[in-house]
Amino acid sequence: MTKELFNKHITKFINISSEECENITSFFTLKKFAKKTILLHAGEVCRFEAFVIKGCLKTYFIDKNGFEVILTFATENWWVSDIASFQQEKPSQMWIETIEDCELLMINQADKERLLTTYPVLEKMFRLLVQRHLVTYQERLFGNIALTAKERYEVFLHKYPALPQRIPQHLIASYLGVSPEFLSRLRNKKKKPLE
Amino acid sequence: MTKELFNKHITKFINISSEECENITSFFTLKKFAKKTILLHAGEVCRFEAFVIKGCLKTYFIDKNGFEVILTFATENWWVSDIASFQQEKPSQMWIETIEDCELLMINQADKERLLTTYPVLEKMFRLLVQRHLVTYQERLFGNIALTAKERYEVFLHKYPALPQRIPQHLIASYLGVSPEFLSRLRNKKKKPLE
DNA sequence: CAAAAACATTGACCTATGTCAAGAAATCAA
DNA sequence: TTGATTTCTTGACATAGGTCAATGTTTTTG
Repeated sequence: MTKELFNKHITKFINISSEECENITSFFTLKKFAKKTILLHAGEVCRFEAFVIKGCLKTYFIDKNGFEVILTFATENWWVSDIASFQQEKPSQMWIETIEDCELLMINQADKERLLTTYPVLEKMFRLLVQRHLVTYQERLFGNIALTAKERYEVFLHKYPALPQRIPQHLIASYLGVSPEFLSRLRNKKKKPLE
Repeated sequence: MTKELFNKHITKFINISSEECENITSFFTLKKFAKKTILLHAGEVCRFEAFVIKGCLKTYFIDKNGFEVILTFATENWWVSDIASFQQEKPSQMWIETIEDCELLMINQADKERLLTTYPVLEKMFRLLVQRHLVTYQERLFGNIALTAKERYEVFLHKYPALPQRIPQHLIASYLGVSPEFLSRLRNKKKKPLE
């Protein structure tokens, strides 16, 4: 069954029986979304935390010229939400949108509270997830200051080896903080030595 | 007494009596450090979380050419630590160093656990602190991609109006991700219109 | 399946920011 | 107080990466 991915994910963080796992899953709702569906508009309060069963999403800000700046990609086994907006119920600055058709396990604020009351042991998992997230941003900030575009692209390929085959290249450019043209040139320069 | 800052800080996050507050404070140790003391070396496990009573610190990575890239400044009323290293007891990639003489309220892992067992209500405060931290990184990443150096400097001045008078300018340059020379030029261009 | 839309590539040129070097100013430490 | 450091400024020059425009390619959609 499709939710097994989720059980496996949970047991990576905490020790728990498979019945309990099933029960935890029942706090979530499985939802499907078509490609290019916007799940969160900047200005809205984020009402979900979602675990990606299938598909790929992006979270992004919009800059002063109306261009997307991609903060994160979320694929299978990742979580996606604007955590600060979700937990403090304040308007988000962020957009969340599917890049492919997606299946998500979603939970809202009230159910998450019930879940944590029922399984306090999950506090730890959510805490670790936030921390992991924080570390990711630290590393990206560092990379954006200390590395060249080429180096950042290599780090990206290493971290998300499957993504370039799944999503348009200009989204990767946005994530790396370079123009689509420049990323194209980088890739083509890289290939040359093979000829 | 100097720890009042801390009590005030805590009560901003949670509702708690002043005796309880005193007691919470007793889990921490007040320590003083001279300027330019390294409190955490990359490669070590971070053994503290510290609340800044007085002074200023920086957290930074070292790039491949041996240059600092400053991730955060911490001044009065801020916390400083490598949270991921502290909580998972794994080696840090980060350096933490005082920029001025400092007074810090520090706590180690064991005492933090005891503290949270005694005052579970503090979980919320620490959760909010991590989230706030996360949002800060999100915004900086966005800024570093979407804004010019000049704009980032203006954001910085707005966020830390008192810092330029306290710390050397090249540290600000490192935080902004520009060379010290370029920041100097930015500042001097800005002044011109006044003549 | 054809037309439209989205995406990628390439060239020409531009600009924000970096690097190096030298000197001036400020701060520190004995 | 006076060297010694550390920090800041300025000039000359270099470069990573951006912008715009044209064209080709792929994907989507009616």
